[in-house]
Amino acid sequence: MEPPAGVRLYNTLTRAKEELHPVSAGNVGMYSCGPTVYRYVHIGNLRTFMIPDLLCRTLEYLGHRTRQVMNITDVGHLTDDTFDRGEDKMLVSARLEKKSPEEIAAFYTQAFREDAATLNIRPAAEYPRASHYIPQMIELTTKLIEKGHAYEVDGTVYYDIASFPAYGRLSGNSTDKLLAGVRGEVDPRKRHPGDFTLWKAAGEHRLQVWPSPWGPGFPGWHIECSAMSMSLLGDRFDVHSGGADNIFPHHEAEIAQSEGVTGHRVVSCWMHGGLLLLAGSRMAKSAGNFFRIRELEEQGFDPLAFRYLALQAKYRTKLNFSTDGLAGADRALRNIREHLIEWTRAGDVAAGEGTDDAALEKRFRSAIADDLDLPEAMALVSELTRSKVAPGVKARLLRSWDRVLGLDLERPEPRRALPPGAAEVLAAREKARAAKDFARSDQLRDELASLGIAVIDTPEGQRWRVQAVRQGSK
RNA sequence: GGCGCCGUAGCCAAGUGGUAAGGCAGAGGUCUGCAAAACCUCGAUUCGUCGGUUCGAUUCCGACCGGCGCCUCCA
Repeated sequence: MEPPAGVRLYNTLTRAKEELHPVSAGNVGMYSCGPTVYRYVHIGNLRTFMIPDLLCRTLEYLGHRTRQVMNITDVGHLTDDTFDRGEDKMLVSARLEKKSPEEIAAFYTQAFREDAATLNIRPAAEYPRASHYIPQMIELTTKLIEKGHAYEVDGTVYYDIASFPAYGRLSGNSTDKLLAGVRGEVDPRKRHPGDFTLWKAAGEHRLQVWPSPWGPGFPGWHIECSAMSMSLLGDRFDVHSGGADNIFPHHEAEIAQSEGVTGHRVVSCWMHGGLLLLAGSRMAKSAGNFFRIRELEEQGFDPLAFRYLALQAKYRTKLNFSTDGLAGADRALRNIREHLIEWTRAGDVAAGEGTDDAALEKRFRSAIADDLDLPEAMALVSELTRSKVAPGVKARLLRSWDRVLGLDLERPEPRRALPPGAAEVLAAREKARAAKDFARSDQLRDELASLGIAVIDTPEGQRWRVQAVRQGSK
């Protein structure tokens, strides 16, 4: 094996692409902000979760080993949220019946893992849960107080951002201008309006409360990631990823916490994914303008079409989602699948013509190594398709690339059941065609179309496929 | 108000100081009994607007217009 190839990644902290130099050579440790498991994840969340997946796949393809940790936030959000549309009725009632936060978290964690798997996002090596790291969070908070980065008032501990000069570097904010005008009421106990909570004294209606040196309470919103990332990956690790909305305040706070305790740089590279937009606005749980991957599946889309769609855009830019766009990706994906089947069937791996494949492979590798340039990689897939490379070689190359793309191109197409009566119509049409009764044959084809069955005539006879039932147009 | 991102063909979306990837849609053709699928060919003299730098800018700088995001839980 050749040594691992260099990978360049865009670092939000420096706003530049940097060569990745793992703390432990050839072995990349990465931490990713995962879901808050009190609701379902939507496709915007999933797009962000694709980043560590694609990074792991890329690194492994290029000869590195990886260790991916993704946190599950199961603390702090279960007070009195309003219900989502489309939420499982059982869950609504479960909550109304005061089911435990643990039960809620377990349910949505499972749903998240299933949704991720549907998009062929490989599981992380570990999924630490915030609720299991309370002692570590208390420990970090204690150290921050000792080091003069935090102070306690009435059982609540605040981070003193004035004590950490680099605060604001990640997001470009400066502490003096921060929050100048927008905030409503400022907690009068804070020394600076931008100080954030490390530990919060428990209020009246809290479901989750833990004892602490400062009295009963629960951890602040940012400390969990400092605790879990350093507990599992050490106080120096390579990559931390999340959505662009996490840059401030979440990751800014995390840097202040982790570096405040250790006194040195903890994360080498901060990667942030662009948000998914729906009709020009951010897809968000709170706004209610989101799709679950299950919903798209129910509308008849191949869930991996969303993956295809996401791969066509740079992970860092916002992406305008529409079901029309998804339909295009769905079609393109199906097309590639059929190509692969044909090439495999053709099967000749004859060397002669396939001289371009080495060059294509090289370009593919350099594309993915360049800050995960999947749009370029996808363009190469098209170039490969149109190239003169021998079919067998095309098939081999595409299968190899799919280890990175994760489109599961060899997945057998799910056979949809024929609607009632359709089999008889198909049989009748076959007879009509045998008798060269084309008028009858065409009429039956129309009839099948109205049942949602597309019929294609081939030299080997008619082939049929149950069409996806799409909502809306067509 | 502060900070950050963006404005490229009908839609989605790459990209570069030297003259615009890719996908979907669309048009023509091959194939087909007819279709469909597939395959082949075609599309921005132009990259929000106006200036500036430059031999040359879509790419650099400035202004302006427009959109989005963060500053409150949020991928």
